[in-house]
Amino acid sequence: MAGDADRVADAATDPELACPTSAVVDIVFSRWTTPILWTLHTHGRQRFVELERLIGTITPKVLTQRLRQLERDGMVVRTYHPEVPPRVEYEITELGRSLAPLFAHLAEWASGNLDKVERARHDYDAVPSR
Amino acid sequence: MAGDADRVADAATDPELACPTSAVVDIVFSRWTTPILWTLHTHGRQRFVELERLIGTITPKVLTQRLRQLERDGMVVRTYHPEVPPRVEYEITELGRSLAPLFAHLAEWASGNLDKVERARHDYDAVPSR
DNA sequence: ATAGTCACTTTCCTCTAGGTACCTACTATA
DNA sequence: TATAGTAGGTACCTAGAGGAAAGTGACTAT
Repeated sequence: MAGDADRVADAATDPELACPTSAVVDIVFSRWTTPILWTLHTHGRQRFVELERLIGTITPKVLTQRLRQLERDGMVVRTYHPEVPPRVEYEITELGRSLAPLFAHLAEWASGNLDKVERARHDYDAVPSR
Repeated sequence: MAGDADRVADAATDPELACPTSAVVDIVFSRWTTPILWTLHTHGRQRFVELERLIGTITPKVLTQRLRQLERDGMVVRTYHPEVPPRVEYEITELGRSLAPLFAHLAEWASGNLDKVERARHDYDAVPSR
């Protein structure tokens, strides 16, 4: 393990430690996780194929990968029913639900500021020198 | 452009539209943007090399790319001083600062729930069957 | 006998983000 | 003369993420 001196040095040089939100970003905002959590949050408990259909463009391989990761992180519970054909249900956990206000905050920022970003991009692109 | 019927169909099949936070996530939480914005927010106006040093592991090429993107999105202002050697300063904008409460919210969630994620991972990994 | 369902798994392939290393112009300094 | 400092640009390369498509196993319905 690293000593205190090392951890201080890390905090000065490691971007993960320099920004206190990096760890959360990796967990919550890695690719496909927001659509999955959002779908599970709004539509409730869902089967694999239902999730696939609701999200639309995700492939089964990637959906499995993301669900496993979310399960490991405690955001999602997987329930396997050994029937034929097999039935698996995914549900968002309490921990996953605790992200809801954060998502709402995000959506709120978006509704108020997304057009400003759009305008900034338009203005930037309007300058021919770049 | 697409009619209403098409937009409804899109909302059902396109993950970007299925989840109202996807657009913001792409803008705010793409790789390296949080450390950059965080550094600019806490340390104030900075020169290129200073940013490079503060963030630590980022390469100049990627730092340039991210800064250009953030500038285009209106999160950062670039001020070029045609001196020798050249001097360029980057500063966070009002729009960029408006993300601060969001980041604080994120950090707050992290401080209360990151250990739960850690525990969930530990428990998951403790089961030998996978 | 064949097809279909579900929840994946596996193989193969592509694409791109990101890293390394070198280049630019200009001046002050040793 | 040579080197350092500044803010990048550019060419090349690699690893890994992610997509497409087919396979799997166990059973059911036709």
